[in-house]
Amino acid sequence: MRDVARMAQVSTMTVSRALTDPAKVSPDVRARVAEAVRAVGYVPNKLAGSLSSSRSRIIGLVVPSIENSLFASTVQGISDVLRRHDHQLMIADSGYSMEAEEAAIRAFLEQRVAGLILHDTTHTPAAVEMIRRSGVPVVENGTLVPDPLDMVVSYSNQDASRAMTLHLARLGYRRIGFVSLHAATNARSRDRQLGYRAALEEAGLPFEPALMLEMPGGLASGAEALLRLMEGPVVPDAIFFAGDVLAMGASLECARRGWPVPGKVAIAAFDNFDLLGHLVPPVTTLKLPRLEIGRRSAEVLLDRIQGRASGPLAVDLRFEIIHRAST
Amino acid sequence: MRDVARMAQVSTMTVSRALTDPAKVSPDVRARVAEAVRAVGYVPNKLAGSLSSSRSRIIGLVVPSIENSLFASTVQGISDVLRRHDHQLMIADSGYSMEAEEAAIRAFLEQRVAGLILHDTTHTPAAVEMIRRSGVPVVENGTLVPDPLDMVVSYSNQDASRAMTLHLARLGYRRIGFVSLHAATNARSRDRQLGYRAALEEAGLPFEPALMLEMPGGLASGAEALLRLMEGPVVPDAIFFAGDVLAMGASLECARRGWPVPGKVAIAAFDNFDLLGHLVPPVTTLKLPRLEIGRRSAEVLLDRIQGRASGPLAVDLRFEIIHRAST
DNA sequence: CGCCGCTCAGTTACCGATATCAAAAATCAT
DNA sequence: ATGATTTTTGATATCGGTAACTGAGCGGCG
Repeated sequence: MRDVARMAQVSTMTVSRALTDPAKVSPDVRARVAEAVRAVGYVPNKLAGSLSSSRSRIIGLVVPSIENSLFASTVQGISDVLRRHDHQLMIADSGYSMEAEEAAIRAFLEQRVAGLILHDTTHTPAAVEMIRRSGVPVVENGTLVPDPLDMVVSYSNQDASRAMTLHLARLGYRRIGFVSLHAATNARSRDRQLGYRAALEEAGLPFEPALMLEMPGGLASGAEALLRLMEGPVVPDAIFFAGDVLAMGASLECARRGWPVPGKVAIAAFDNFDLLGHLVPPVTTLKLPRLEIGRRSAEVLLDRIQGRASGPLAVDLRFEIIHRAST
Repeated sequence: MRDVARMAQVSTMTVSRALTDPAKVSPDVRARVAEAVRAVGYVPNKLAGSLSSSRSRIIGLVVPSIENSLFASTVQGISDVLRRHDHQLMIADSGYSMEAEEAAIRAFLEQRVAGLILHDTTHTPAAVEMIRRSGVPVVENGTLVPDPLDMVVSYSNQDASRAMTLHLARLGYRRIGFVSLHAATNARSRDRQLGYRAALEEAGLPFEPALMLEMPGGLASGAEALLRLMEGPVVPDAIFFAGDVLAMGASLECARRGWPVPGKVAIAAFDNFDLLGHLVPPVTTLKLPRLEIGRRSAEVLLDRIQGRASGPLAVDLRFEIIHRAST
C-alpha cells in the first residue's frame, strides 16, 4: 500500500479511503489511486485490515459431513448469499463429533470470524462458553431447537416426521415401519422418532417396537433395513425411511427382488433427492428447504453483523409432502 | 494476551512462545501461562499472528459447484488432511465461470492464504498473473493438464474415457454412443471427447457424429439423451455417458420403459456413484479417485508450504474400470 | 578463575491496514 | 469580503501478535 500511496502522491490513509469508501475522496485522487493500484498490482491485505478495524468478512460453517449431499445444498445456499455480499466462507466438518465441532469453533474464533453457522444443535459446554464470550452471532440449522444459542433457521424434524406418518395413516396403512439413523448421536433422528410416535398416537395406531429400526446411513443399509422389517415378527404394509439415502436403497432392493411397491410394501422417504422422483415407482417424500435454509441463515447472519437486526430469532421454513406412486 | 502475560508474570513475548513453541520456555513458565490462559479465557488472534509472521494456515479452494457431490468427495479429502495438520479451509464456488473463479482467487489472496486448490484448469489471464505475483503454491485438480500453473493432482480424463470406450469395443459393441457435458465450457468434457475419438480410431470403428451428444447435467437430461440417441438416425448398441449423473438418468429411463439393458442398449457411466451399483442392472463405470485427489492435493500443498518440497509436480492417480451387468 | 556457549526471558521494532483527530482547502451565507 | 461550515487530506497511534536481537544466569572447560 505504501507503494500505491507514493505513486499516487497521496498518504496511505487516502489510499485506504479510496479503496474502502470511494465517496470520501475526490474523483481526481480516486482515479490516481486506481491507476496506481493497477500499475503496482496491489492486492490489499485483509488480515491487516481486519486486525485494525476488528471487523472481518469471514463466516465459519461447521457441518457434520462435507460429503453428504444433503448438507451440500445448504452450503450452496450460504455460499451464494455470502458471495453476493462480498463475504468469505470457511468450512469445517465435525464428523458428527461434538469435540471436533468444538475444535472447529475454536479455530474459527481464533480467525475472528464475523459469524458462525452450525448445523448441529448440541454442543460441548466449552464450545458454548467460547461462543458466548466471543459475542459472535450464531445460526443453528439442524432442527428447530427450543433453546437456541442465538438464532435458528430450520424446519421442524418432529413435525415433518409426524406429517408424513399421518399421511401414510390417512392413506390406509396400518402397520407403518420407521427407520432412522441412530438417535443417540443425532438430535434430528430423535426428533423424527418423536414425530413418528406422536403421529401413531394421533392416528390411533398402536406403537409396535418391532417396526422401528435404527440403521447407519447408506444405500446398502436401507436395503438391509427393508429386509429385516419384511422378515420380522410384524410385517409392515408401509415403511417410512426417515434418514439419508435409506429409502433409495430400499426402493432399489424392491426392484431387484421384483417386489411391487406399494403392492407389497409402501415406501416413503425423508428428503427430496432428485433421484426419488425418477425411480420406479417414484417415491413419496418430504421436500425440505435445504437450499433456503442456507440462504436464510446467511441472510439473518449478515443482517445481524451489519446491525440491521438484533436479538434472537427463529425462522421456521416449513416442509412439504410430495405424494408419489410409492405410497 | 496482555492480560495473560500480566497474570502469568511474564512478557507477552514469553506468552507467545509458550503457546507456539512450548519447548522454548521453562516448564514452570509454561504451566503459569497455561493456567493464565484458562483463567482469562484467552483466544489467540490468528489475524494478528499471521500479519506479523506473514504465515497463515488457511487454504483456499475453488470448485465449480459446491452442490455437486463429485466435488464433495474431493473437498472431504482435503478437509480431512487439513484438519489433521491444523489448517483451515476457505471455499468458494465459481459456478463454472472463469470470472467468478478470478474473483474468488482475488479474495483468497487478499486473505493471504497459504495455498490454493483449484478444480478448474483454465483461468483468466488476470487470475494467472495474480497467482504468479503472489507466489502462493497452487494445486489444480480437474484433469492432468500438460501445462499446469504449478502442481497438478488428478487423473487423465482423456485416458479414462479412452479406456472405457475401448472396453466397450472389446465387448463387441460397434455403435458406441457418447454423451458428455458441453465441451465449450468444460475442459474435462473436451478431454473425454478426445479420449472417445481416439479409442474409436484405435478400435477401428468409424466416428459417427450422430452418436455424439452434448447435454447439460442432471437425471432428466440423461434420460433425454438416451431417447434422442435411440430415436436418432444411427441407433447405438451401447452408450457411454461421460458426465455427471447422466448415466443414472438413462438407466432409470430404461427401467421405466422396460428396455432390457444391455439387451436393447448397453450403458456405461463415468463416475463411481454408489447408486450405480445398486441399479437394475448395476451399471459399468469408471472408478475415479475423487477422495484421494483431495487428500493428495492437500498433502502436496502442505509439503510445499512447509518447505519439504519444491518445484512443479504432477501426480497421476489413475482410474479403474468397474465392469458390471449393464455392458 | 574467567571465557565460552547454552538456555531462557525481555525489549523493541515492525507486519499493513484503519480510527481518530487535526489541518487545509473548498463551499457557502451574509 | 469574511467568517462559518463542509469537504478533503494527512499525521499519528494502534490493532495483537512475532522476528530479531539483547542480556542475564548458569554450567563446563581449559
